[in-house]
Amino acid sequence: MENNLFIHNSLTRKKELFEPLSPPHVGMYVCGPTVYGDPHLGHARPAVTFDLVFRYLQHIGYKVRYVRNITDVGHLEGDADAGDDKIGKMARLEQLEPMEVVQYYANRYHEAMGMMNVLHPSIEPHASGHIIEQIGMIRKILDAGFAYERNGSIYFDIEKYNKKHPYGVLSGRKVDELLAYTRELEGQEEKKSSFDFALWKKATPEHIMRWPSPWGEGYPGWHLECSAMGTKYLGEQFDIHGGGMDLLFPHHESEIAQSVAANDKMPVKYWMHNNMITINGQKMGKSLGNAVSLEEFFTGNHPLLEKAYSPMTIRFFILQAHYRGTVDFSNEALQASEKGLRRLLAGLQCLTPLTPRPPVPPLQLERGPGCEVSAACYAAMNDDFNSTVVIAQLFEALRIINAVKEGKEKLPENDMVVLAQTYRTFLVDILGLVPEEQSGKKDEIINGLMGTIIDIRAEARAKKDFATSDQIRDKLLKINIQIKDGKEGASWEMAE
RNA sequence: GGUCUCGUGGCCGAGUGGCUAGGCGGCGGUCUGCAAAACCGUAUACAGCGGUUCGAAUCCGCUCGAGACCUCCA
Repeated sequence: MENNLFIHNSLTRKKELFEPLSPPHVGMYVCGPTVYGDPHLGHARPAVTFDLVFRYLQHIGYKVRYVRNITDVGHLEGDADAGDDKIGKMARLEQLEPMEVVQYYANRYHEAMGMMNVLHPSIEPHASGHIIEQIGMIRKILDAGFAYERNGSIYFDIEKYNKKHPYGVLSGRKVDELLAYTRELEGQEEKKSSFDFALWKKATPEHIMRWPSPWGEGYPGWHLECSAMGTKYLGEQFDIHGGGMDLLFPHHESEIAQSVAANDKMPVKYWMHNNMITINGQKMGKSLGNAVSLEEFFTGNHPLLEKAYSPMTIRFFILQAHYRGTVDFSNEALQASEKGLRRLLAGLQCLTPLTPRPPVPPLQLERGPGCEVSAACYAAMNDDFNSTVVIAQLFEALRIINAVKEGKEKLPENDMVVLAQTYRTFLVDILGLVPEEQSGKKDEIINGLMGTIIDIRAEARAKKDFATSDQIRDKLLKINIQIKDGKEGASWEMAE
């Protein structure tokens, strides 16, 4: 497959030409959510980012297997190895089965992602469903001599690993430096070194989520599920591994160590990391207490929000920044996105009447504004998925579309087809931006009623009875219905 | 302390050694009975200081400032 897609590889910190291990197939693994709380804006960012990657890779002809996990085994809350696991704690608090908690929040996550038009991954494995694979991987690591057992727990031996393979290749860390500045944490007395990490933890009597293993009852370590499930579904080596930047160390670093220890191979060719969403310049995070949930965005029910923002607005807001940069949340920025998006989507409506029918096949035309926009969009996407520049190009396309519509500009037929196709393809198929559902709001009865009201108002205006026409307009506006007077009569729209 | 990132016009945000980013807001206009919406046009910028260069906001150095990771985290 020919392309010149460049991807920024966190491993080398450079943009590299994308060459899959076995084209046309691409294997992509992305770290999914830990389902112990409502999805927030931070969850939306990697989901939308890698949805874009998924869509674009498919668009340029790759067959992509996209694996995104659900983390549903007890990861520890609080420092080190002490404390409860998150899901178990939630289960106890709410008197639920742990799997009930998991199911509930997984559903919530899926609902929110669906509203933002995030495609489902090809496989969505649960960590709890892959305990056997994780135990198998621990065995391989033990056999290779890179792990040790202490009181029913298994730890990864970083010092030993580091003698044979460099630990820290992804995050640029050195083991000596890690040693020099490691916090004193409790519950680490079992480990040889403070930065050794658990592959398997023995369950304390009160721990709810537990599975039998050759080393007794316990649960898998935090980093292991991704290594085990990635290997299972994508092989010992695969193309792309994605996730948030905050996972780079120690999570992804440890994944590399585990896979190299078990399989003696670097597991991933291209590592991709999306940046954080900040709020007042600070990272938004559940544990920092400044996360705004997606539900709160959709309803506007949060002190920081001036109004509700639709799922599509949030998607657009995320895509308006490049995935490797931070995005700062603010009402002003969100409202700017909302208005811009509305214009872009309105442009979609103009397209059909402008496009010749039956469509002229886009011949080998290389000139004209449509072709230029198309080339620029592909160039932007090929440059490490630069959705920001794609959007700028779409606004340029929109300007042309409006000019053509008003008869101010005329494009060759072929070029107009290219322009229309480019606009639709990039906006809808690749960026995944679609008009919001108006279902239930704009049904037949309402349309009929509104038609009648608009007719009456038109009559009043014809008679210059502006008192009546203004009254209609203003009263409707109070219930969020906006009358839009145009050259060919009035139309209406539900305001947000 | 270590590793790393960033500092662009009122706000959000691309990009680049010489050629318009874009959006929102502002301003001006078209349309309208008036307005809103829509559409068109337009101004304001590259943290500071020094260096490299014919030329730097873009490369290098320093200063100041912000942030991320080093502990669960998207």
